[in-house]
Amino acid sequence: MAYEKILTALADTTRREIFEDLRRGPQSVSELAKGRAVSRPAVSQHLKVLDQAGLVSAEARGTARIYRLNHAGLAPLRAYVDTFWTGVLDAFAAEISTQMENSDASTRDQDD
Amino acid sequence: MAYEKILTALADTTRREIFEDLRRGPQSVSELAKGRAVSRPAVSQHLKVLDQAGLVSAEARGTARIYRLNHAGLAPLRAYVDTFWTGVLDAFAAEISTQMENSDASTRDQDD
DNA sequence: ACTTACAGTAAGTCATGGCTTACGAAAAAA
DNA sequence: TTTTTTCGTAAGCCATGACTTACTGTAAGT
Repeated sequence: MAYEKILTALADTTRREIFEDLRRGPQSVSELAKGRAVSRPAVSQHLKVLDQAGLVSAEARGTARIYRLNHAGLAPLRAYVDTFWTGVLDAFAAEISTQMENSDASTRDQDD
Repeated sequence: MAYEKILTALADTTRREIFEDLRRGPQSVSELAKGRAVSRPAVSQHLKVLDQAGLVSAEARGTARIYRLNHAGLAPLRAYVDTFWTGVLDAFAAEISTQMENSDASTRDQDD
């Protein structure tokens, strides 16, 4: 399952911050490591995980590697969440049905 | 941020399996630990994490505790993913614009 | 050719967290 | 009241993984 790698990739705070930093546009590894508390190799390792999860992609420019966000990489996670999300609608519909039944049999008190 | 706890909660495989098992309806801790490879206390600890992330809720019935899925607990994660997801639409719109400009200046060949 | 800049990998350290067994609490059953 | 069932928590163990400091490679500048 692809969403598994995405979840573990985004679970780490540092890695998620790097991922979010890429929203400001494509950046090199050094640029991403600039203001951060961790070292540049650590950023490289995080980018590797993000890449293998399909969340970012890299492009070589000279000796530098420009990383960019891959928005579509979130699709599996979104799909996974949605499989549960439909449950919200089902539960809501069931709740409505229950309330309608209760109001229908309005002679009895609720025994909740 | 609420989505952070949700991500770490769902990142673990065992915990995610328990979460998914609850789709079949509310179950007690013992029932959830039944066919699983880990011990019952381990399941309890996982349920605690899921509860603090807002993904499940518990209800006492006798000495047993019945856990149920809280679908709405996924809302923060869904919202978080959507903040990136709009980027997909933006990128798609930008791509369309680029293609329209290219077809507008149809005298030139594409240099991609 | 030599140096500089940039990045990935290797090796090792250390904290986090998932697991176990043991124990304590609370409600139902006897 | 004593026993049984069910569960949460404490304490400790151990694997995973996040981080560091090397180092290796590669492309560009001089």
